[in-house]
Order: sequence, then structure tokens, then C-alpha cells
Amino acid sequence: LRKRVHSGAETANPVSIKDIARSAKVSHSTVSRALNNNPRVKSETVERIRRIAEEAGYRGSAIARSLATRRTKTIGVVVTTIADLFAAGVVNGIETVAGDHGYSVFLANSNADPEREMRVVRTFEERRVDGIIVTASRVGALHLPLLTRMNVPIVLLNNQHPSEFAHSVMIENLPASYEATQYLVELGHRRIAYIGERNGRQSDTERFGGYRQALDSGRLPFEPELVVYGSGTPESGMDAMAALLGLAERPTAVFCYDDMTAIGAMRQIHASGLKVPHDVSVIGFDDLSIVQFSEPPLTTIRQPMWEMGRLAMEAVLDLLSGSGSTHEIKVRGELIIRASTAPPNGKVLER
Amino acid sequence: LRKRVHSGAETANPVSIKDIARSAKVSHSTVSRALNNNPRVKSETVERIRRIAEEAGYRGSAIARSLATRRTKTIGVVVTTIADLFAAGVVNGIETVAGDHGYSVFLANSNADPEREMRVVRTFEERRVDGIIVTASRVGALHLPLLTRMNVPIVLLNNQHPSEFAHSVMIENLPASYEATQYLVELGHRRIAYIGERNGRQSDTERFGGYRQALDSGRLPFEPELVVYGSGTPESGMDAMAALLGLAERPTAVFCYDDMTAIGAMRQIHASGLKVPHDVSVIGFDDLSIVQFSEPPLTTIRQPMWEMGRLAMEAVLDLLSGSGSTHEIKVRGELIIRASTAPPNGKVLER
DNA sequence: CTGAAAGCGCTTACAG
DNA sequence: CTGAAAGCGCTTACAG
Repeated sequence: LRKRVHSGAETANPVSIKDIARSAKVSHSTVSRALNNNPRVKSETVERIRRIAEEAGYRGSAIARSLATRRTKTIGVVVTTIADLFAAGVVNGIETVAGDHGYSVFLANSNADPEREMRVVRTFEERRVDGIIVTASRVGALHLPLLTRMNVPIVLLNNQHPSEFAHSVMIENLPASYEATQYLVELGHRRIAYIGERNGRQSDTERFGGYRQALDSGRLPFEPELVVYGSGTPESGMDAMAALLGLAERPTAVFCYDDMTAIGAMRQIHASGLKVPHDVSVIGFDDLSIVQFSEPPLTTIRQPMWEMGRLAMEAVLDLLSGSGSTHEIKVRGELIIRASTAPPNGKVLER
Repeated sequence: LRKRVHSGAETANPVSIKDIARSAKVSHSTVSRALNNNPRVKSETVERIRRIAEEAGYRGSAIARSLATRRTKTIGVVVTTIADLFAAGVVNGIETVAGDHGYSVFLANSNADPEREMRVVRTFEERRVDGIIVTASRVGALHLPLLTRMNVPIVLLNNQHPSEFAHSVMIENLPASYEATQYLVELGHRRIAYIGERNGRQSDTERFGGYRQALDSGRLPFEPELVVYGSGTPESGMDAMAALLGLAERPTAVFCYDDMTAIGAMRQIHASGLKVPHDVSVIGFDDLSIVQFSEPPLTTIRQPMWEMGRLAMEAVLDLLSGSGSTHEIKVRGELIIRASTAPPNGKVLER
């Protein structure tokens, strides 16, 4: 059996509206109307044309339609990297509802590289995307003005600078972090650390804020030495945790900027011969699908990633329908209690 | 500060080639040539036109260009779900090299739903993508004939049915699985289990094949009761492991279809009060970025996901350049030894 | 209910 | 080196 190998050169032309007009002995205008279910064309004609189109394997050109209608039914999604369960979850939500509404999504990684970011903006402009969703990326901060120029709806998801130019979907960082830290306080912890994210900007500031407020309302002193920074990777979480474990008086609990950091923190604790939660309790943020299977299963704040993606896409759709609304959607996180948290030194909580 | 809220209705037209032709007092043909660096146009003219275009914020329409050139510089990527570290890693590789070559990627989730799969195929046809990459999806199996009809290069990545219609990038399952299992044999294990993936088709068959061959060459009997099936999720890995632990004589080691299954298996072992690797050694497959931080860090077969994505995209580019080559790319897995494997009962290996 | 015509914004032979 | 013209495959007023 000889392989059917495609070569770029031999592309055969797909059948067009004209071809089927010829077969049906009508004008191509009529074909267009029939295929678009225009009520003005006789239903028999519609049927006949559809049948012919079907037989001919006709597939309308979205390109030509876009040019004529000036709508591409396309949205651009930019993420720092898709190889990250948070971004992937969000994109999954976006793509699913986009598809349900006849929209296709262009996915672009920025890799936190300014040049790539510029390229992405440019590409989306040239592709004439109808809308843009930016997920937790620096693109928003740096190039929002450029994106804005395109005059299409832009929705920022957990982005650092929800400016006056764009709509947004954001997790409510502060109350969630407050709740997480407060839970540690209630368990009886007195030395609670925070491992932040150096490049987390507003998200980090807010999560830190919730931590700090919970300490205050628990009447615990704020100890600067208990706040260290990573970069949102397990490796950096390990380093940060190592620093905390090296303290004269080490913390008995640590609240982490995100799950990846928490996973690294747990690894470091174990590598140091200590146990989670007996020696150190750990809380993450995100509730990535895997952390319920970590050892021990991780207590964390759930961010409904898929839903957030859905909300962002729905905001775009609403804006495209001409609604003049402003979308500033706040999503609540939820504390999910698992086995990585316990009273200090494994003592049972009393009161 | 009043928010600038975009409404779908008010879209302003971007500046076109005609607008800048008017400013430059040349024909739009000349503008087109200048912008495309056609050597026939006088370099001063080119410069002047470029400057004007720059000032006017001109951004050429990829839509119009696609219609004229019949090339969209677009490729369609279909995955079962992007919310999966394997798919996400592959897509990251694809998108990065696509972007480097001026291609944009349409991402579509099939969610293993036949209707969605059909829709994806249809969409890619209408969008006139220049090429398609299908990642570990049933789409390949079910709708390859439909995709083939489009007459564009199709590259299957770890797909079940690399048929005669498409090009492929695949991990070499058998030697990798053989190596993993053989490693367990060398450690001294005599009862080695395999947790497969019910829907894994060819991949599962091959990984099982490697397992089986390694048993043979280690002169170990094949015990059907030591082969159980999950579905590639941690939950299913837990169930499968529970079944193995319930055996009269339980295995001392288990080779898993993938890392997600292995993570579930480890969780179950720990939940049963046993230890990895002391009581049961575990090996996964994939080397997802997180498993080096699992407890204990997971021994696994590394699949170079990003590279595989790159290779798939490069194959598409090669085919688009008119090469008549056939691409059947085999990638070798690599055994990464970490702490989830040890001799049975923690005995030190002797010999 | 249907057709002829114009137009969407480009590219590219064909002339000069 | 540059322009006029045709065409890519659709949609959509405008007529009838």
C-alpha cells in the first residue's frame, strides 16, 4: 500500500459557492443565502442546494466569510506558558465555551519573553481576532495599550494590572488568603510563614495581605523573617522552605503563594527529615487536580480554573453582542482542607 | 476616570493598504510590494511607504492575505484535553516553533466526545488550516478519513492508529517499558505488576508488551492476576492498586502506564499504611514536571514532550515546504531513576 | 423569491 | 520600477 503523502505543492482547491451554484443552476447569491438559512429563499431551493452542497463535500470558507463580514469568530488567548495546570485549566474552559458558540481560539505562549509578547500582540492584530483573553501574563501590563488600540474586547484573567482599559475575571485573593491563614491560627499555630511569589505583583500583594490580616486578627506578631519569596516553581519552593527551616526558631506552618510552591515546600520538609503536617503544616493555593494525591494530600485554596475560563469567554461574548457592560468579575476561592495541615506538633486541637 | 468600554457595535475599520496608498500617492499594488519587500520596488519608495504605514499604525490583514494566497499560515491542533500536563507540554512545543515560523495555532479540545470531534474537524476545514497535529486523541482513529480529505499534512502524535494516511511522532513504548520493567527485575523483584490504561489501545499494548518481554527475559512467570487496568487518572490508579494490594500474595513492584496512574498507585499504597518503595516500588511513564517532587520522587520513563511537539511541527513545516517525505518519527524514552524504586522489602541489592 | 453588482483587503500575473 | 486589472470566496444592499 503506497502511502498517500501530502506535499504542499499539490493542494487541490476546495469546492466553492460558485461550483455549487453551477450545479444547482442558480446564482451564487442564492447559494449563499440558502446555506445561511435565509428565510427569503424558497424552502425547496434551500433543500436542493443543501443536498448538492453536501454531496459535493462543500465546506464554506471561514476566511472569505470573515473578509466579507469583518468578523472572524476567532479569539486570541495568551498565556505565559500553557505547560502549567492553572493556565491549561483556564484555557480548557475558554476553548470549550468558545467552541460551543462557534468561535475558534488562537493560543499563544508568551514565555514571559518581551519579544514574544510583542509578536503575539501583532499576530492577533493581523489575524483580526474578535476578542482577546490574557491569562496571568505580563502581556497585560506591558502591552495593554497596544492591545487596546485594536478596539476589541479584552478580558484579563488574574492579571496584575486590571486597568481601566480592560475587563477582568479575578480570584478574590485577600479573603481566600485570610481564610487559609486564619485556619492555621485556629489550629493553634503561632509561627506561620508565608512563601510568596517574587513576580506575582498584585496577586502576591493581595495574598500576602490576607496572611497579614489574619495574623493581626489572631493577635499574632508579624515577623518579617517568616516571609520569604520563591518564583512559583517547586524548586523555588524548596529553596524558600530551606531558608525557613534554617531559622533559629522555625515556623510550624506555612502558607504558600500557590500549589507548585507548596509542593516544593513539602518536598524540602521531607528531605530535611521532618514531616508534614506533624512538624510543619502546609497550605497551597489553586487546587490543581494533582494535589489531592500529593503526600500528604494538600490543603489549599481552590480556584475554579475551568469556570474562570468560562466566565472570561462569556464576558467576551457578551461584549461582542454589543452590550456596553463592564465586566469585573470576582470569583471566591474555597478552602479545601486535606491532610497537610494539623495542629502544631501533631497535638490535637483543644477548645 | 471613565472606563473605555468596548462594545461590539462600534468597531472602527483598521487602516488598509488603500489608505496608505493614498497617503503615499502610489497604487496599492506598490504598497503591497513595498510591504512585502519585493526587490523590484525602489528602495526609497519602500522606505517611504514603510514609514507611512508605521505612522498610520497599519497592520496587514492576515484574512485578506490568506484569501489571496490560499495559505492561512495556521495549523490546527487537537487534543483530548489541554488540562493535562502531557498535552500541555506537547502543545507548548508546537506553539513555540509554529510562532517562530509565522504560524498561528488553533487549539481545540475534543474531550473524547465524538460530537465535539466532528465539530473540530469541520472547523479546521472551514478555517482552511494549512496543517493538523493530532495529539493522543481518538480523533485520529475515528475521523482520520475526514481529515485526510482536506488534503493538508496531518501529523499524529502518540496516536493509536498511525495509519497509512498520516505522518507520526511516537514514543518507542516497547523498549522503554522493557527497560523500566527490567530495572525492577534487576532490583530483585519477583512479583511485578502492570497497571495499564483501558483506553490506551496501541500505547497500552506496547507498554504491556515491554513489561511482558522483560519478565520473560528475567525468567519470571507471567501472572495474569498482576495485570490490572485503570484509565490514566490518579483515581483509577488508586483503584487498580487497591486490587493488587488485595491479592493473596501482593506484588512488590508495579509498573504503571503513566505518571498519573502511578501517582494514584502511590497514594493508595500510602493510604494502606504501606511505604513506597519499602513495601512496593512504583514506576511511572511520562516524567511530568511535577513527579520529581512527589513523595517519594517518582522513578519514570521520560517522554520529551516539548521536543515531540517541536518535531511534529517541524514535520508539518517540512511537508508544507513541498517535501514529499514521509515522517515516521520515533522518540526514545529514558529511564529516570528516582526514589520510588528499591529492592524488595528495602533489602539492599546484592550481586 | 432570485440575480447582478459591489465590496471585504489583499496578491500577482500582465503591461508598460 | 510602477500601475491597472483580475481574482481569492464569500455577504449583502439594491432591484426586480
